[in-house]
Amino acid sequence: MSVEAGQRRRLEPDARREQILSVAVRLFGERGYADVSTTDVARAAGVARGLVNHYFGTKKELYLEVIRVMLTVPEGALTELPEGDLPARVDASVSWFLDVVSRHSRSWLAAITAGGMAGDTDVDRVIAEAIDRAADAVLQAVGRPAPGPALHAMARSYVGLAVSTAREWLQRGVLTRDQVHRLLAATLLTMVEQVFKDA
Amino acid sequence: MSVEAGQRRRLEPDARREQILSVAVRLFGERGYADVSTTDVARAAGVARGLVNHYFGTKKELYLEVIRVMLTVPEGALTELPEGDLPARVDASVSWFLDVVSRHSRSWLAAITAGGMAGDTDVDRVIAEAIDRAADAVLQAVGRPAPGPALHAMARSYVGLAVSTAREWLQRGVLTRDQVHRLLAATLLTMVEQVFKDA
DNA sequence: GCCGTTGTTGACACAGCGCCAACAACCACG
DNA sequence: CGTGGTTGTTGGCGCTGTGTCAACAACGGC
Repeated sequence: MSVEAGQRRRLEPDARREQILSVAVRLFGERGYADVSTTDVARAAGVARGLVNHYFGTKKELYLEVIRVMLTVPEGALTELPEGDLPARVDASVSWFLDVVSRHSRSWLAAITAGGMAGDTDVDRVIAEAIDRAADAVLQAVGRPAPGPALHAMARSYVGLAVSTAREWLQRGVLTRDQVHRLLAATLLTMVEQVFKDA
Repeated sequence: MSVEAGQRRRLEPDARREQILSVAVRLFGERGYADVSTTDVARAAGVARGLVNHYFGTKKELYLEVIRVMLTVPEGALTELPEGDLPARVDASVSWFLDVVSRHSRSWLAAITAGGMAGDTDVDRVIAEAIDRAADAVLQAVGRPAPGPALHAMARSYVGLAVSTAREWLQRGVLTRDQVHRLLAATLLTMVEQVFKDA
């Protein structure tokens, strides 16, 4: 390990910032917001505590960066627009979602569940943006590229279902991936065919 | 107002505890966990801060009591088991749920969204229990009184959908009650008829 | 080699929490 | 009506964690 309490080293601002951020992502990923002190982050990064504040200002601002990283999903895969009829597209979308979530399950689920503090305005905004992106992906996958506000809201609701269902699978381990898949596919199909026309 | 900084009064332990708790419920309901200090609670209750610790031990323990209160729903209405075919029962259940949520929308939604701190073990447990009760109500309403673990998990997932959809209605105001009702009714019907058999 | 730039440190001040001994309001009892 | 005991209540102490800032030192240019 490179934890060697060696001499003080001087790094480029971007590099140091990146290093501290990655350490913070790891710590906040395994423990909650209140259980991780800026001293913990500093020590784990082999750095003085004041430096954390120098780069990120406030603990909350650091945390905002952390959940932004956690909620950032490999966007490349999102561009794969499946062809075929509606059930086929729904099926492909659900598979894609489950792949993404299971890949970095711990960090993504932890962050999307507000991983430490909800009720805070800024944190809620970052999470809401991530849900918006997921909702956009859903709407695009089922062929509603330019939805109205109501339709978008319904898509966000569906994302809420997807999150809570994924949690039963990945965190509680009481549902299998197949069960989750069928649940999400069936409900999405119903929503598209029966509910979206209300918007 | 009765904020009169009068002489120190001596109250029965239960009464004092109840008074502090109600003040705490109000404060935590309008602001987040970190934004409310025990000093705020004490001052709003016209009491020394030490007394808060005396009755509730820890700020977190106080907060646990608060969200327990917030998540406690008038249980009487839950016993009304609607008769009729499945679509009718589903419809009645959704109406009941929307009534309950809209009645004390702010506190209930605030609490169920982890209203201040998630990731904490104890808080999560209390919220999980509330979701379990809601899931039980759903299963009972659709005529599955004694479900297995998987079925219960699916019901919890549906509660997640109900919560996120209610939030689009009550907090964001972008969906109407009718739209929410149709969305929740249609998806619940699909889940019961097509998905629950997998469990 | 020296010097300026600037990444980095350590300490100071302050807020919030848990704890506890002293205080005083209230209730028996004489 | 006094008086003493019970116990609800207070104020302050120590601790932890955070934000800020002046001083320090590593690195690159001259």
